[in-house]
Amino acid sequence: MSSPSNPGRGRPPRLDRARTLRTALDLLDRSGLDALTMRRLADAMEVQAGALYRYFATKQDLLTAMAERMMDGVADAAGTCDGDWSEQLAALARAMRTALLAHRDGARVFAGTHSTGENILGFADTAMGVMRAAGFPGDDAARALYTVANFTVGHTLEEQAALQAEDGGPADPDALADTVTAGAYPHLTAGLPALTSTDFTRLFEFGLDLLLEGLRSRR
Amino acid sequence: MSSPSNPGRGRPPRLDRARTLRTALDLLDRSGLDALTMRRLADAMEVQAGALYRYFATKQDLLTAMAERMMDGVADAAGTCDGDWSEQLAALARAMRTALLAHRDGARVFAGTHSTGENILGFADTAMGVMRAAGFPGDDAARALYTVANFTVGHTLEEQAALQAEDGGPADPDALADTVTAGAYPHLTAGLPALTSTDFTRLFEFGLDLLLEGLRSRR
DNA sequence: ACCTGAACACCGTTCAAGT
DNA sequence: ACCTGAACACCGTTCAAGT
Repeated sequence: MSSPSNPGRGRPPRLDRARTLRTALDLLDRSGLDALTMRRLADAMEVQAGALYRYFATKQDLLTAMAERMMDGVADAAGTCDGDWSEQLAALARAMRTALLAHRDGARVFAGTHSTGENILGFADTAMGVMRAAGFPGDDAARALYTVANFTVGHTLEEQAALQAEDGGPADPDALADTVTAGAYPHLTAGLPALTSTDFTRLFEFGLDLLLEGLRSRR
Repeated sequence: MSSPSNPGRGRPPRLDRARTLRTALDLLDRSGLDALTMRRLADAMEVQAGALYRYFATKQDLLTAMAERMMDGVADAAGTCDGDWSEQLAALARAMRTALLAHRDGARVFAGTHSTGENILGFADTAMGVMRAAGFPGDDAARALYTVANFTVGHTLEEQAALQAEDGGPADPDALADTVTAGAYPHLTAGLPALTSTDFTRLFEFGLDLLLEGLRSRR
C-alpha cells in the first residue's frame, strides 16, 4: 500500500481524499466543469498542483471519485418508497436525476466517468433486486437497468445543458424558436411549446413512464 | 457577411469549412476526441492553428458543425421503412445510433454540442411528423422525441465508452466482474452475463422496444 | 482576402529536492 | 511522508504583420 497514512511521525498531511473531493465539488458548483482544473483545485486547497497526484493518480481518477460521491445515498430511495416494483424503480431513477442535478455539470461528470465504487454498484444492485423480486429474469433486469440509467443520464445531460443556456447561446430556446419557424419544419412548429418548455421534471416523468409502461407489459 | 469567399481576385483559399470538417472527422476517427486539437487539425490541413479561426469562431463551433454533419441523411431512415409509425420511429432511432457509431467518440461529440442545423432539425421534424400522423398531439410527440433521442445518446455514449475500454481500464468487463463477485451484490451477480455483455445492439433494441411499447399503450 | 508568426494565458503531469 | 518548485509538452485563442 502506497496510499498516504500517518503512523505517528511527521507533520499531519494538509491533504486527504475526502477533503479534496469536497473542495472539488464546491469548485464544480461555483465554476463549472470547464473551470475545474487541477491547478485551481490546488489553489483552493492552498497547495501546489503536483501535490494532488499523491491522492489521485490522474484528473480522470478525481472525476470518477466525484461521480461516485454524487451517488451517495441514491440507492436508499428504493427503501423509502412504499409502492410496487415499478414505483420503486421510478423512485431510484428520480433519485439519480436529483443527485446529478445537485451539482453543476453533475451529469457531464457522471457520463464522463466509469466508477465501480460501492455507491453505483449499490444503486445497480438495488435496482436489480427490485426487478428480480418482481419476477424479471436477471438478464431482462440488467437490460432494463441500463435502459433506465442511460435515459436518466441522457435526459439530465440535456437538462443541465439547457439550464446553463445563456441568451443567444447554442441552447437558447428563443433562438431555436426563431430558427424553427423560419425554416420548413411544420411538425416542429406544431410542437414548439413542448419542445422549448423548461418543465424538465414533466419531460423526465413522461420518458420514465414510457419505460415503466413498457416494462409492465413485458412482465 | 464576413464569411470567406473568393470573388475572382487573390490566391484561392487553402481552407474551407467542408474540407476542414472532413479532415476533422478523419482525425477524430484516427485519434479520438481527446486528441482532436485545433493545432493537430491545423497540421493535418498544412496550415497554422490561427488560420482555422477564419472558418470556425471557436473549437465548440467546429464540434457543433461536426455533430451536424454526422446527422446527415439520418432523417431519410423514416422514408425507407415500410412499417407503421412505431417501426418508422424505431428506424429513426436506429439510424441515429448508427450515425453516432460511425465515428469514434461520435456520441461524445454529439452530446457535447447543440446544433440547430438542418440535419438535426430535419431529423426532429421527421420524427414529429411520424408521430403526429399516428395521432399523437404535438406536445406528446415532442416529449416522446426527446425521450427517444436522450435514450439513444445515453446508450451510445455508454456503448462507445465500453468499446474503447482497454484491458484494466475503467470499463473493463472482467475487472467489473471481479469487483461485483468480490462484493456483496447478489442481484448484480445474478445479472452478470447481461451486465457485461457486449451485444449492444440487443441492449439498444431492448430499451427501444420498452419505449415504443410505452408509446403504443399511451396512444 | 487569407494566412503566418508570435505571443498570451493557460493546461495535466512528473519528479528531484527540500523539510 | 508529504509537499514545493520547476520543468515538460502541450492547449485555445488573438492579432499585427506579411503576401
